[in-house]
Amino acid sequence: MNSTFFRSACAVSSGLDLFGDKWSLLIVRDLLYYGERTFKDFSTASENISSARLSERLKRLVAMGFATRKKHPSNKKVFLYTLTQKGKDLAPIIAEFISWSDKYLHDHISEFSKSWAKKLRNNRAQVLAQFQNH
Amino acid sequence: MNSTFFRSACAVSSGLDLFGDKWSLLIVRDLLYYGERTFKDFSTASENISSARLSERLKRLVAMGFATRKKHPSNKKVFLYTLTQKGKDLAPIIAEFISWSDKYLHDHISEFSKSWAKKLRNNRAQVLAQFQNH
DNA sequence: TATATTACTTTCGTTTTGAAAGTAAAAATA
DNA sequence: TATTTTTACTTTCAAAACGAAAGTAATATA
Repeated sequence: MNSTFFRSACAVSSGLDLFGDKWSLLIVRDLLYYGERTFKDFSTASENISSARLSERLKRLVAMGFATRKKHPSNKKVFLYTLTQKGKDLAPIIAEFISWSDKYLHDHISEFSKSWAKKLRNNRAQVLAQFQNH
Repeated sequence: MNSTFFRSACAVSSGLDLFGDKWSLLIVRDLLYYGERTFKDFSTASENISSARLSERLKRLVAMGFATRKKHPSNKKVFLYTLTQKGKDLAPIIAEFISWSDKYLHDHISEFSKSWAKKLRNNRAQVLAQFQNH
């Protein structure tokens, strides 16, 4: 992660350089919603990420310190991914995506998304605390 | 913008489908910081977007209703881009990018970014209101 | 009138991506 | 115990997206 990695010293562009692609924040989303996920869990999410891309993104997120990979306690072929504090701190970004989409894509998004948007509207601090406590 | 455009009904993934690329939020960023920008203004931002990509992204943002393009009052060859309400409502997302980067990329980001992060820490509501009032 | 500027478009080689198939090891099942 | 299934990947490859550079047309400036 040398300085040539970043396009500029801007906080916004640097964040985008790290996790501003179409998949990284969706992996983070699943980890915020569910706490722990396996490769297969991510694979079966409704966006249909290809296994090549998922494998690459998970490696990247772990390498960058957003997530950790550990062995499943009883099943030797399964790995459990969780967020580090650095990853959990992306929660407010995810939260604002949810709120924006609830306002502008209300006819398109799922009831599941809407229920999170509603919780955020009623008590943002509590939802963010819940994301932290996984 | 039919339903096949979106990967799923998730609020997060749908937001990413609309503006989750490396450039769209940087254009929004400049419009939030400065209110009005020309093609050249965007071109000379420190991230060095290519004119092909900039042209494409501006068209897209206007087509999707995030920004508007209007004639310069006195100079016929210049166009002024501004945010619509839909675009201004991306401000909280930008704000959270700034706050996250201030926490995790503090040694990398500019003083300009840090000053915005500080303002957000001290009075988030006021900064967001300022973004709205351009 | 000549030069420079602005807002693009076009071209093209490189990088990134998605879809599909393949693999190896462990787990579940017969 | 043998066979099948599952999990977590890797590999391949064609298509899409991208960046860099050059080109264009209209307007502004010297």
